[in-house]
Parts: sequence; C-alpha cells; structure tokens
Amino acid sequence: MYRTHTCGELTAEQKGKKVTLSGWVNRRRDHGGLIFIDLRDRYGITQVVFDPSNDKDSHTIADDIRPEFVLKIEGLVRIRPADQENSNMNTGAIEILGGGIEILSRAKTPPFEIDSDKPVSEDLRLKYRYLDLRRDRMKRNLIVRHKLIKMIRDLMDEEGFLEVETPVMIKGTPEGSREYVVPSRNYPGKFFVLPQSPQQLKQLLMVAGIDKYFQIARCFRDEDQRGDRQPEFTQLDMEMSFVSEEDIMNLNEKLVTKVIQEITPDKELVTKPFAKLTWHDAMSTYGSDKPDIRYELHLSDVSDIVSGSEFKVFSGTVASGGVVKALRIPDGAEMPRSEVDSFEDLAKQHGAKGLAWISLKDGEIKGPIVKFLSEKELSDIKDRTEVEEGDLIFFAADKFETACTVLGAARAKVAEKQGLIDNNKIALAWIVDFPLFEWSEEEGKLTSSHHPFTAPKDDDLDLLEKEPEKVKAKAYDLAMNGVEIGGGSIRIHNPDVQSKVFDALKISKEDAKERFGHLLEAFSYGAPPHGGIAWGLDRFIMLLLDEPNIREVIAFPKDQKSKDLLTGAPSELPKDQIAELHISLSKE
RNA sequence: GGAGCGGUAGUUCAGUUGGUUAGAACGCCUGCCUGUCACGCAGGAGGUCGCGGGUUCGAGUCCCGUCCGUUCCGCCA
Repeated sequence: MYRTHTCGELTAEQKGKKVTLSGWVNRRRDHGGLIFIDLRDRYGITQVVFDPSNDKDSHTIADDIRPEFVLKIEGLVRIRPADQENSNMNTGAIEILGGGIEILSRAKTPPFEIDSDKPVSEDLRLKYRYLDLRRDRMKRNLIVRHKLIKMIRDLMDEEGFLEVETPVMIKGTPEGSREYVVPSRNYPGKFFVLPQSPQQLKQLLMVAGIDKYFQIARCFRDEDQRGDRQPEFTQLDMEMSFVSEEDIMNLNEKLVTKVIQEITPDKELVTKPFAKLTWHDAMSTYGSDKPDIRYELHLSDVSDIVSGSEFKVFSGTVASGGVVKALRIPDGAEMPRSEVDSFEDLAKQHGAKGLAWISLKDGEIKGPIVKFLSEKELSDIKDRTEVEEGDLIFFAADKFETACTVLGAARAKVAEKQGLIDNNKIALAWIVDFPLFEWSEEEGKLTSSHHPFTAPKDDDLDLLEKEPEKVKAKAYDLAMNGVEIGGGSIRIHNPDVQSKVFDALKISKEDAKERFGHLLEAFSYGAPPHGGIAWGLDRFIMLLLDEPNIREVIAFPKDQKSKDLLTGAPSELPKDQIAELHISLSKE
C-alpha cells in the first residue's frame, strides 16, 4: 500500500497512529542530526522528521534524497514539540517520525523551483507544464476550475437542462472566424472542420425538441491569439426553446450570481441586479461594447457644441456624420508631455488620426487647440464635461464607433494608471440592442455582428430591406469587469425573416442552401422559437481568479503563436500519411 | 499582416558614457550542524550575453538583419 492518508489531512487527532504517505519532496532541511522533509501531494504538505537515534537506516536514505524525488514514507504521527507548530500549514500541528523510507522515483533538478511563487518565463512553464502544474498557483486554478464546472453542471441540471454532446468534426460553413480543418482519408478533397461553437447543432437540438440544452463545449478558432483567447477554449453553451431575451438573461443572471458567490465569496458583486446598457449607450458612455463599470469616468458628446466651430477637425467631422467625444481626465493637467503623447499613440493604435486636448490650470483653459475654439464653445464644453481645476480633456473626432473606442481605450488606461479599479469588486453588465449588421470595409458589404441566425428586433423588421444597418438585434452580451464573458441571441425561426437577412448579407439562395441547407430544412419541419447564450468559461474563471490571462486557467494551453510548447504540436507528418489524406503540400 | 516591450548563469534579474577577469539573489554541488519549516554557517561549480553581420583599438552595451517569447492593433459569425 502506497498511502493510508494524503499529505494534507493529518491532524492532532491521528496522534500515535502509524501511517504511510506518498508524495514529492517539496523541501529538505538537513540539520546534520535531524533531517526534515516536507512531503507534498495534491492535498497538501506534511513534515516528516528523520532522527538517527530513532531509525539510522531511514536517516541515511533521507540524507541522499533531493527535491522532487517521489517517496513512500512510513512513520508515527506525533504532536510537534511545544512552540514548534507551524500555523501556516494545515498539518502544522503534527509531524511524522519517519520510520521507513522508500525512493519510488528519483528526480533531476527541475528547470525552475516548484516550491516558490517566484516568476518564471511562460515559455519555460509551458514547456514543462507538468512541473508548473505542481506549483500552488496552477494547482489552485485547476481545482477552482473543476469546482466551478461541477457547480454549473449541477445548477443546469436543477434548471432542467439536458447536457448533450455535439460532434467536434463538423461541416465547414465559412462565416466568421477561421476554422481548423480535418482532412478525410475516405473522401479526397473533402474536409471536416472543428466547430467555432456548437451554434448550428444546438439549434438543431431545439428543432429536435430538446427544449433546454447545455454543454461544456470545446470550441476551436484558427485566429491569432491574445491574452484572453486560445485556439481551443471552453464554452458553457446553452439553448432554450420558447423563451424571450429576458428569460435567457434572467436565468443566466441567476447562474452567474450563484457561481460568483460560491466560488469567490470574498469578492463584492456590485451590480445587483446586473446593469443593462444598450450597445449605443455603452459605446457612447464608456467607449466599449464590454465596458468596465467598476469605475466612473464617462465620455461626453460635444458634437452639438462644436458643430459650427472654426476648428475644422471638429466641425468637419460633425458635418460628415461623425461625432466629437470628450473624456475628462481628473488631475490630468499635470500630465507630462510624454504621457500625453502616449495617449495619442494609444488613440492612433485604435484608429484615430489624432487626439486633441485641453487642460484647466489656474482657472485658465490651455492647450494647442484652444485658439480655434470660441469662448462659448469652451464654456459649453466645460459644463458638458464637468471639468474641474487641474483636469485635462481629451477629444476624439471621428466616426461614432472609432471616436468612442479611442476614448474608451484612454479611459481604461487612465483607470489603470490612477488606480481606480478595485479588484475585489465584480461588476456585470448586459449589453443589449446590438446592431444586427455591421459594415465590413474589407468585404465591402454588411456582415452579421453576431451570426446570420440572430433575430432582428420585432420593431425593426420593416427596416430589414431598406435600412438594414439600422436594424437592432435580439442579442445580448455579458460584460464582466471590462471583459466579454458571454454572448447570445434569440434566433430566427421564421423562413421569411431568415431570407431577408440573407439578402441583406448578400448571401444568395444557392449559397445559403449550400452552407446552411441542413439547418434551413430542419426549420421547415417545425422550429420552436428559441435562443441561447454561450459563456467563455476560461475567461470567466480567469477573472474570478484574478489571473492576467486565460492560459493560467487551462492545464495545457497553446502559446501565442498557437503552438504547444510541451509536445511540439503542430508538427510535420510522414509523407505517406499526408498522401493517404489526399493532400499535397505546396512548396515554397 | 502591423506596432510596442523583452531575450545576460539552471531560474529571476542588474550591468553606468563602449573599456581590466560580466555580477546579485534563489537554485545546484561539497563540508559542518539534533527542532527546522524560505533552517543556518563555510566553501565551490556554473556564461556561445538568442543567432548572424557591421562600426570600433575595443561591443552584453551602438547599427543592420534574423529567430524566439510576450502585450496590443488588425482578425476573433
């Protein structure tokens, strides 16, 4: 028998008991006479002491062992001597008097210290992920992740949902993100793809009458990575029949709230109920469609004030249908020039041509653009932005979305710099009334903001043909502390509406049939009104654990170039295997 | 595809204006130590300064190129 107990459970209650523990050597302290070994497993750490006067042989072996050796240790549980308790350890009241030691496995010196929270570069951690996972931080993250997913499964079950697994090899329907492609040995020139989400399959389940479906679903996207994106990631995917937007939001609000309260009881959920913002208001007020509403700092719209201004950058933008937005930076007037420049760089990164500013110092308005603005304009701007002595105001003049986004980025940067963000708070906001379509410069046509099955608002149905860009969607995103953690919609179940949407997207009937025929046909056999939502589970866990990126909550993540540094994937395949798949590789 | 930051000992980093033998901490190795728990003490080993080229009497340091990592933009229905 390898163990009678784990390394995390022994207390004074087991005093005098003969026990066997197995685990890794966390640390060894050799006092010449006494040798202390901290033995570690998934559950905790227990101190073992080897005393030559008690057992000479064990002491001799203990002398030879090193960190990360795997040991089986037998011994007696005993209370530590007075004043020798360690209150930092769960097992700190006791120790094992080592009476037998077997080296189950020797270990090389690890490339980084396991028993330390000192930073280690991430490529090294990923290459030796199995060692990284021994460390407290990652162990904790995996445990929390497990708890959270188990809790979700239980809650969904209580709500009457059925978990249904959907295939991971599906038909490619190029629309949106790039798909990972799987060749098929039996069908030359034909391919499966991995799902970006189980979207169409869950809608088919609604047609099948499953009514309330959910799945902890692996999804795949062959796009460039970010701190909160991975090529494969996990969604809590759900779909319901006979529901409204409110039904779905209410249910999810209940779930999210319960999970947060259970998993992070120390955090304060400051939005009860969740905030609800229209997409337009979120953009206009916070400069983001996933705003962090833990702090104020609102954008103002000064378009009307400067529409007739001599400053052509402003008046010209308004004349051509754009807007002029303003962001007040508290105490920004003392900002060094270099910092103002850094905001301008940020603005340019987000598509702005520039970033104008004025400041209020000693009761006087200063700044390079002041001379172009009239007294009245300046005083109206002061009133509108509620600027105070010592503040600075940034202006962005551009198309609505660009102007808002630019100042939204500035807003986030200011909040970060000025420490306005309280990490013990959680703020959740529903973002609703998204535009159904958005203009794609690249494709020169409208594309779906969400996906082509998203239902338009009932009131906007008349606009579908004439002014599709004004149509709002029955869609909703959930933003948590400035991160999008979920999104969904009511789907179209009416063939007429669907075909109008395809028209607006310039998807021909043939095209639609080729790509979505299976779904459209299914809808012709009695489709219930339905809708759903998907959470980005990794992101959600990341936020709850205060981790800076999604990789910290995934056991074996890819790096930013979508490589697996541990196994070396992706890798080349033998020529005959390639040939069998009817693929030829282009030569550079 | 683009931009920023980074790459120096096993690890995390420092390295001044270009100047002798490239340092620190932790880790590792050896010895001593019977109550430590980040044990302590003494000693030691350990470096292609990512790679290639250039400037220079002299390059970790400056220039060019390149590779890798990371963050952001594009992209992500």
